Amino acid sequence: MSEQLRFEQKPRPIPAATHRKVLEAAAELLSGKGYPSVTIEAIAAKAGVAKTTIYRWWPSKAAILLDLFDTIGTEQLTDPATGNVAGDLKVYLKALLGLMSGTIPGEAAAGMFAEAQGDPAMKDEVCAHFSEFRQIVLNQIVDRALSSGDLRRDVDRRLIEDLIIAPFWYRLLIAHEPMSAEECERHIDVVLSGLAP
Amino acid sequence: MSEQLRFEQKPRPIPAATHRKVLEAAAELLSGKGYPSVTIEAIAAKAGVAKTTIYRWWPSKAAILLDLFDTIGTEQLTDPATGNVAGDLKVYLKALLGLMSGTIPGEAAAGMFAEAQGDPAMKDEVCAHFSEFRQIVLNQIVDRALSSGDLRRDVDRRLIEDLIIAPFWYRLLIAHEPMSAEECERHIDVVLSGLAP
Amino acid sequence: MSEQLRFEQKPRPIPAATHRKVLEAAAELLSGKGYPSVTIEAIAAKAGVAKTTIYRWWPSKAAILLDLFDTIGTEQLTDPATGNVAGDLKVYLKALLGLMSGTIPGEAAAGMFAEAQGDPAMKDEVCAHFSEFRQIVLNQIVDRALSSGDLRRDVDRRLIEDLIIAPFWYRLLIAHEPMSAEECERHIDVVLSGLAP
Amino acid sequence: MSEQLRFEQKPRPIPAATHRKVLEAAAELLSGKGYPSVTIEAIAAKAGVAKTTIYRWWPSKAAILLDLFDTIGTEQLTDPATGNVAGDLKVYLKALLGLMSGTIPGEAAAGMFAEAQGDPAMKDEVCAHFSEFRQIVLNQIVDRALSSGDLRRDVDRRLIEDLIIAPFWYRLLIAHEPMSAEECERHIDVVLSGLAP
DNA sequence: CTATAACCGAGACGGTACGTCCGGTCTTACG
DNA sequence: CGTAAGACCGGACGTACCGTCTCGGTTATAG
Repeated sequence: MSEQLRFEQKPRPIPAATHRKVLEAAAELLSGKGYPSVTIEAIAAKAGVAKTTIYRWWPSKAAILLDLFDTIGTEQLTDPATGNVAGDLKVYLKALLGLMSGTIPGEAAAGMFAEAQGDPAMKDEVCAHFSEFRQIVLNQIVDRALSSGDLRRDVDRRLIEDLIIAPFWYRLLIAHEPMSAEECERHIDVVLSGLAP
Repeated sequence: MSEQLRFEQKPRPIPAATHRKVLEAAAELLSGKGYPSVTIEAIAAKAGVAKTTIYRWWPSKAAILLDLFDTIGTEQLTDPATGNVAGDLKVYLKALLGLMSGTIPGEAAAGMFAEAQGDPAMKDEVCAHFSEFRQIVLNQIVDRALSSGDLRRDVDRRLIEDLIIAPFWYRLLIAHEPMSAEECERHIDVVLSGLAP
Repeated sequence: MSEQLRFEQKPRPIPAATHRKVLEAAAELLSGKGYPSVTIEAIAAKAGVAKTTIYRWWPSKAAILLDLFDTIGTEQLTDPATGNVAGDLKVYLKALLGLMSGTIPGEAAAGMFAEAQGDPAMKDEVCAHFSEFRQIVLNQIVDRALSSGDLRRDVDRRLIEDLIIAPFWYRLLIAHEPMSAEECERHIDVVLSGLAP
Repeated sequence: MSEQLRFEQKPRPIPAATHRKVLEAAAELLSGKGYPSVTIEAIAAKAGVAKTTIYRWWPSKAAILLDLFDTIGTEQLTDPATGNVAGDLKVYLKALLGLMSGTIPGEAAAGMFAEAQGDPAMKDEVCAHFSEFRQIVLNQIVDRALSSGDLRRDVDRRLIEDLIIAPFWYRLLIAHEPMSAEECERHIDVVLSGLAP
């Protein structure tokens, strides 16, 4: 009875061809006619794949976008590790900006976000991914800064990270006036000047 | 008697009864079965109003929520004017928190936000309303702080306001882990400590 | 000058201007975009008249068409009275053909007819008008033919008239392949050859 | 008669269950609350079928009625082939009368007819079906009569058939005073007396 | 020479049905 | 078998007209 559990640890090997076709179709639709045109039906049609197949591997439309998002995002965000907190954060933020400025991930992010409303399960999953996005690299940078003494240690870590990253997402997703590269830099400068020990 | 010059076309106001019935229905649905249950059909049914009537006065579902949002919001957010920047901001932020914690405006905000994606016109309108929300009171507080010398004047005003307000919305709408009242206070403290002259 | 409006026993004198504007609008719509575009709303808009006004004077859309139909029709169908049955009938039928070939009355007739289905009251009214159309002149011709001995008297009068007129309407309204003028003539010839004493 | 070419023809046949449910629902509505109550929505509801399903298989409401009409009609109108023209025609006409006197096909015919106005495509289709109705059996009878010498050969075939069938439809659909069985017989007698060689 | 009533335009209203779109499930047939 | 193709139910969409119903504003008699 327990031997089954061993094999269920990795229950989902999405066939590579299907995976690729679906994500490509979603990407094309996103960059083509924008988020509202991204429907499961359209994706299935464009990918030359049956709706059934999509539902088999992805629980919802947002899951596809999430997948797409990850695929694109993870390979472009790395820890600069320049040895300088301000520099690291600026590089990181501008990389994120560059990433999100492209139609595909920008649309995908906004769409995912919208989709997540009203569906608690989806909400959690989306949040987790977003957090990961924020954390993987940001955490490392903040970690270094804290241990090297470049950041105040009397401030909650979460609060620090929010101060750094929140304005970015706020401007991008809520105010719909994304920060410019210059604003990113100034933003980091101001935040760090306030968080210096 | 001179002819009436009808060059000025002032659009008719929404009849009070209709306006009230529709917003009430929307509010009930929001607080009842949540955002996904808020459809124009459901609103029309619950309000005892024809769908056509709704479409006559509101261009979209989001417009209704926007309307609801304004109606509820504007009467609850006032300038504390305690004479103390930190105090003012804390009161303001906690008032906003209190307002957004209620199911109705919270759901409405998230829903509006989601709805705004993909429709540029709606996006602009939603942004404008959100900005107003942020600005009307926040601006006054920041104004006073700047003129009284409680805030650095070498930092872009927009950046200041974003630092104050972005984490709030980010936590509420994107991270879906709204700030607590304590976090609001600490947040203001940290931001102000960094923005003090 | 005062006795002009003395007789108010008939409560409905449709104001001439309104009457004209409405019928003209209906006619324009009929000949323009065809029967389906003839809606009360469209008529009202085109006539520059309030819907209320139309409903005040006409009980239904079909009533308007009926009115239009009468206005056009009655002035164009007269008894030829050439002294020859066949000639009379041919002239009559071809006059009717000419009348119905114009887009306006043709569309109106078909529309009226369609409209009459399902509404018994309307059905009766439409039938009455159609019958009148058929009878006023046709009756006179058949009367003369019967009394002059040009038609068999052992056949039911209704049957005779149906044989003459039914194929015309059938071809026009049901088969939608209206008789040509030549077919009208041949038709009369054949019918009369069978109905000669 | 018409053979289904399953190997060459792409369009799938309507699934039998769907077909049956929809036609039955339409028939019930027709015989129940009359033609005006026959809406696509009502049919869908009564049949327990989605509107989309109906639109998938039938282009319009009239198409459904046409279908219903055919289904009912074709199985009840057969060539009597008594060897006698007059007899054949009388049987045929009275069968048609019987068929059309039932609420369902009567209402359906009138409704279809009304519906066909204004939509040229539908008009053609309706006409084709009506013609078929008229022709399949009527043609055979007239054929026999012509070859056996029971009918004049100097008269256009179309004219002959119109003389036979037009009064029937005219009385039924236009005058709304359907022929009685006796009138059918007398009508045939008169027509044949005029068309005898 | 008003007043009063009929009539008008404008158009909002509750409704019904339309035809379309998409979501998510279930079925069929092929490879 | 898995998978493509796609039919299916359901629900919401936004639109078109329906026929009813206030609204003011204008004539145009009737007092």
